[in-house]
Amino acid sequence: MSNPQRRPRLPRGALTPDLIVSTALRLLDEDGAAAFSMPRLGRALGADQTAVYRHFSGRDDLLLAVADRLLQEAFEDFTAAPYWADTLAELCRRIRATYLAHPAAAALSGPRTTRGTAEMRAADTMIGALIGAGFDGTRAAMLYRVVADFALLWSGGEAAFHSLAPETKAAEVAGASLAYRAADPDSHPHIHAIRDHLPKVDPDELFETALGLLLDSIVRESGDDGKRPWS
Amino acid sequence: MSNPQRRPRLPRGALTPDLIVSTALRLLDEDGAAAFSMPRLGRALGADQTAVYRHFSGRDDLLLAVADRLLQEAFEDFTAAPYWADTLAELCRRIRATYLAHPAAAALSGPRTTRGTAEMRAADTMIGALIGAGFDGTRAAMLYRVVADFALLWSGGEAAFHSLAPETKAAEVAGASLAYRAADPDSHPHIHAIRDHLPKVDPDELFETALGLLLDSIVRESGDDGKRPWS
DNA sequence: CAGTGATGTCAATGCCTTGGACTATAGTTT
DNA sequence: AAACTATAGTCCAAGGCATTGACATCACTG
Repeated sequence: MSNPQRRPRLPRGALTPDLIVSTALRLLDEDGAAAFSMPRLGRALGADQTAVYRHFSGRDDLLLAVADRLLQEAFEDFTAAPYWADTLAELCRRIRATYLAHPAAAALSGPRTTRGTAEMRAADTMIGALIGAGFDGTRAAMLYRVVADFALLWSGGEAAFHSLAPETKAAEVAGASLAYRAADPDSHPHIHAIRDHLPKVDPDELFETALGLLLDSIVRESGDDGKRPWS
Repeated sequence: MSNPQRRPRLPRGALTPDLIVSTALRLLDEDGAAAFSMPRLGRALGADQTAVYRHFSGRDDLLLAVADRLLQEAFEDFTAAPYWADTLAELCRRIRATYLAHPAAAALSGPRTTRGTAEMRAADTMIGALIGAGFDGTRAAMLYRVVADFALLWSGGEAAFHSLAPETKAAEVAGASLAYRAADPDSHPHIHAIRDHLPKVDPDELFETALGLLLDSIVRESGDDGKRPWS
């Protein structure tokens, strides 16, 4: 009577950390951050709700592994560009592209980094670019952190925004547009003056602009006057 | 018999949105983001666990109000600096200072903004600075978003990091330092070369450096050659 | 072929968010 | 002043989540 067809036990070794991370990433991509939970993940794997705990010590541990997977994906097949500043820019763009492709996962990983092999390789490439540009150790360390943190935080923030519930996100966008348009010319003259331009700012251009401003200053400081190839 | 001294009912009007937000902020500051919950907030107010729902439609709604409070605090008593670029810089620093003073609250508000009066006033000031510097509407809108988003996302990221559990945070810092120090000179020569400088990057300097690089590019683009006062 | 350790399953705990029903009361109306 | 009403605080309950500890099964080992 009881057992209304219970699922057959999964064979030993059916669950691997790799499979679990992949499934978690798929779940996050498909259903969003809010819908993600350990029980769901277990069920999606065709396993018990608590099976994942045999491979990860907890939710946090798992999400860290997901974050690592994202960085792997971001830096896969990366090769340095001829000019050092382009290398920096490309690495930043890759981080952003990956985070925007997996917004829920990126939002949940937050400001955590893993020092996995992918990240270390990217860091080495960035630092190499900066040292090749002539910066000394102290300054290279600082500028590496500036560029890397910029890319991670900016992309992470965008991802977090995109992983809001669709209604919330829509309300946010519409609300902003409305608030600008309704700005009182007396108390907020400058917002009023550019009220039509504000909602038209494109996220891609915005990122490129910020990145460009940052890198321009760095290029200038390096003493390079143009796009001299970097060997 | 039953009722082991139940709390007397709170007088009508004892709970106001303002008091609730203040208490939430205090709770977040004292106990951290992980310990925050609606029941706890209710109890901290000396009320029922669910009392807050009479004033906010849900947890999210409440956190949005907290975010608004943070921005109010950030921009309180702000007055523009003589030079336009200093105005931009100061506003960014204020956002960061406030977020770092309330990391848990900042981390939970995430990438949400509220278009409250404080935020609108700050936006107007920033945009005014940019227009005063000679940028046209399109460019002023873009640069406003660059600077504002930079400050919010960077500060938010730092805040999120600081609101991690203390052990997690410590492990993160120690792990990074260790990973750099252990970097293999063959596969990661550049990390190895500056391994002693990397852990020494100071967060305050890091922010100031990033902000400076960004603003330098903007000042340069404006055509200003120096700190000409802005009227 | 018994032992053992790893891996999947089950049951249970305590917390959370949220919704609905209930109740006391301040302010309004008569 | 008495009745009314909407609001604000309370109670209760449903359903979900993270995590833990006990149990079962299975591959390998000596």
